[in-house]
Amino acid sequence: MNDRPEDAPQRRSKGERTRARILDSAAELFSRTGFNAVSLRDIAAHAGMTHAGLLHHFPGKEAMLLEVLARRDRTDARTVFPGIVRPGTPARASDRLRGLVDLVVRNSRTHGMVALYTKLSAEATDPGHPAHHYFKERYRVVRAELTELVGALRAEADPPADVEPAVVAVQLLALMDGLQTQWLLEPEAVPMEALVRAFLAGLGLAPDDGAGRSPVSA
Amino acid sequence: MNDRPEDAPQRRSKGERTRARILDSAAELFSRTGFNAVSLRDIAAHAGMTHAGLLHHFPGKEAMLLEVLARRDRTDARTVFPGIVRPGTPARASDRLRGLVDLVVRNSRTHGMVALYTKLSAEATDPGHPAHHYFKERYRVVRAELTELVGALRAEADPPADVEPAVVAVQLLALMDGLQTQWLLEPEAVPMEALVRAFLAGLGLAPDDGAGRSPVSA
DNA sequence: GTCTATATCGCGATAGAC
DNA sequence: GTCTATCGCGATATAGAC
Repeated sequence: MNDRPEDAPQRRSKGERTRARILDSAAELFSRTGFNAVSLRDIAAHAGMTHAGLLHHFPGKEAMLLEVLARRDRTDARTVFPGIVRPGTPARASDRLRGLVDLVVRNSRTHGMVALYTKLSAEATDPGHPAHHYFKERYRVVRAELTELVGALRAEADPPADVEPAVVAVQLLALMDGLQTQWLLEPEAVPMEALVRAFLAGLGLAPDDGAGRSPVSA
Repeated sequence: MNDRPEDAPQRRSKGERTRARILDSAAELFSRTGFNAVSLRDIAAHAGMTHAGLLHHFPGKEAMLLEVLARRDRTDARTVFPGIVRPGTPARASDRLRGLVDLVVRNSRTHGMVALYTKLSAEATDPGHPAHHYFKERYRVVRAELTELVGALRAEADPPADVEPAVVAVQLLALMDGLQTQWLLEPEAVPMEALVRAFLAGLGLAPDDGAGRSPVSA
């Protein structure tokens, strides 16, 4: 999934480095075919071990999935929703909106991460899926954060935008998810960044940077 | 998946009835956990047979999946995209838009059908998935049909709507898909019909019926 | 900390009786 | 048209050597 390992492995014990390597492999393979279709042997082979070696570091397959998800969110949420990671951190609404668009751009370059979340969020709608509660809570939090963001944007906008924050939040989140499915099937047909920008612009909420020069570094 | 069997089983040979019963069971189970996680033995037990009995009617698991999908589309596409089923059939754009909203309403009542497509479309983004080409083509066709529909609506609208049909088509399809994922996780938080109507209204493309009395019979 | 070896299970698919 | 029986495979998981 990741184009590069998640956490720098230098200053860690051997066990921690091995754990990280295993999670990298699991994330990579889950992103290809989802959770159910990946075996411990697949992950072990990708990480250069046997499946028995894996189970020395993790109690089972489910535990690995949940760690993969938690690690990814820890890394990714910082940009758009600093409130999740460091509550109380101030950030201008327009900056956060630009961060959101940057996230879309970054997603367009990391097929694996998009595939991971698309497949797992769909699988996890099943109440019996190990990640069901994780995704339910994740969507709740993201909707709340987006609602707050849209509310702040509405106040900053000139002219003031006539939008209902909670409605736009659900729609925007749904739009981004749905675009990802189509983009995975046929990337050329779905320019995600432009389509998200067009949606925001239609509401009078366009980010205040140039459409072409959005920095991906964020 | 279906709250009721797909085709009325009365006037059919025993073989055809058995086939239909098997497909009902397969659809039901695929809608719960996707394709990969369901076994032939699961389907057989649900249909009241052994897995060997299944394989008298279908050459394999893949063939069953593709038949489930094709049967569902055959039934469902008629309402919104008569062009798919009977090319050349004329239908006013506003009627087709109402048909689309009715489809959203009907989906809100059939959890299983929504779960089936949400899980399978996500799984099928994997190029190696048996339904990959099916979904790729399906999205192409639906995007084209929606583009045509939005174009026709733009012409009929009063005042004329300022929208780009191809852009709105991708966005609308993505919105509906994304809403379904959130709705499956937490139905109360996602009133799909209202959110789709709000999106259309924002573009000046609202369907011309009352918001509350949309008939589901379509 | 990672290995080999093994136990136990369920899979998709086939062959052949009835 | 459906069954039982069986094949070959790969799954998760455990035990114990090194």
